[in-house]
Amino acid sequence: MTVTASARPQGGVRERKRIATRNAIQRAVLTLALDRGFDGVTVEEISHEAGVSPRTFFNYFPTKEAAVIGDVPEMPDAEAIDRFVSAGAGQSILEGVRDLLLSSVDQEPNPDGADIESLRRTLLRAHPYLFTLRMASMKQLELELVSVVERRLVHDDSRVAGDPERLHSRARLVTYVAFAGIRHAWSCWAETGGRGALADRLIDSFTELQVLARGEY
Amino acid sequence: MTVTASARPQGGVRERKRIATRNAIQRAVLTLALDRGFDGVTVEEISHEAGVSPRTFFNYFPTKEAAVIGDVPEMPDAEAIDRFVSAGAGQSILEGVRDLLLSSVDQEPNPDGADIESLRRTLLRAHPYLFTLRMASMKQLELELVSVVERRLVHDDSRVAGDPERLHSRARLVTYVAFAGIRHAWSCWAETGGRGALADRLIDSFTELQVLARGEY
DNA sequence: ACCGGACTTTGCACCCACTGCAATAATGAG
DNA sequence: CTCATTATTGCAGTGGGTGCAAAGTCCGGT
Repeated sequence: MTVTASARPQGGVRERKRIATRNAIQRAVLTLALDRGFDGVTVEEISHEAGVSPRTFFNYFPTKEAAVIGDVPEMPDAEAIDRFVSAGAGQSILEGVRDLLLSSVDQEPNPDGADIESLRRTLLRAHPYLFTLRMASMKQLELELVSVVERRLVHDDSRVAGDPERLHSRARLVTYVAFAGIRHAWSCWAETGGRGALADRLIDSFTELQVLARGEY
Repeated sequence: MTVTASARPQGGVRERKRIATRNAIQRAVLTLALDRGFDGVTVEEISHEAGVSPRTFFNYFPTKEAAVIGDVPEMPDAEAIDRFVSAGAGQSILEGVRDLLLSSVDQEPNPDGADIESLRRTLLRAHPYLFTLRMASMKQLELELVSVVERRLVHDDSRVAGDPERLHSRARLVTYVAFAGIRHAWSCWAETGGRGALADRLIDSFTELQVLARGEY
């Protein structure tokens, strides 16, 4: 392997190499896709550019798409979830979801990965299809969020538990609207070239959501 | 070809055969995917089941996915769009979008296709991934809707045209929320086994959206 | 410094999705 | 019935993706 890992990441050689390779592959696929288009690039070219064999590419990413999509936010820890569930009806539920998602978005430090984030932002902005793919790959998070929102709704007003179908329906609607907020935040963030943090955009989008909800436009 | 077309559809033999084949392929892919899973079925099997060659399969659908996803709603005609754009600020914008989308959803008659619709509903309900794929394939409609919503916002209050970036941001948010409504409507519709029309679910979901917006839960 | 077990990389053979092309068959208009 | 149009198919080829086993790398213990 010809990967010059700046030795920042802690851990053994293995760990460091693994991260470096992962970054190299993402850098390669994003760079190549940016000037030839996603379909104009083969895994063979990507692997070559990243300095690994095609077979190794698939040890790191299950599909070519996965490499451009990158890591997707995960559900925050149980503590943050409990805080959300038991915040009480005083807090608007969308506000609660927003704060919950903020902890999801903040993770993923990845030193040496700033350029990757930027490349990805540019690419996904230019190709709506890839952007929707990324959103689609958050389906897991979405499903988990639905059940957390259900818990919250029951906590706020235990009567709703009496009608599970309606409860589920509401939880899903809240979740879908929240995801509309995420999509919006990401779009804005990409459009302004990554000015400020994604977290700030998320706050803006949810605020705007409240404005829309109040029917002010 | 061994397709027994009940001769309902008008038009020449060609047209009828084409529709029959298209239906046969969809029926085949949906049926097979329902008991072996989407990945457990090959195009060869699907084509055989539908009574066509594998090559012909790809004359009807660009990908295996496209066959399960089926036709996706399109933007309604210019007349309906104009009605939406110039409805005036008296009508809430989400209500307007809802009505606009109702005309999109109502099309697609496809006689002989009732069973296909039902199979598809069952399959997509069981496989969230396929459902998100279907939503993702509506990206085109979504993009068009954004620009229509922009026109509406300008029509309602021409001052917003002075800040194009903000205008675009708002239009996108409205559109994303509307799509949250569509997703919700579709989920509910699939979950109740297709009871009632999808259009009715859409109305329900948008009503619920207003309730959520008013912060009533 | 060396050894042996654990993990990684790679090549190879293979399956399947998908495409362009050219031959053949079905349709429809006059 | 004829011929232009359009649909179907086979074939050969590209590229994504996987299982397996061989070879290479890392790391902890001695």
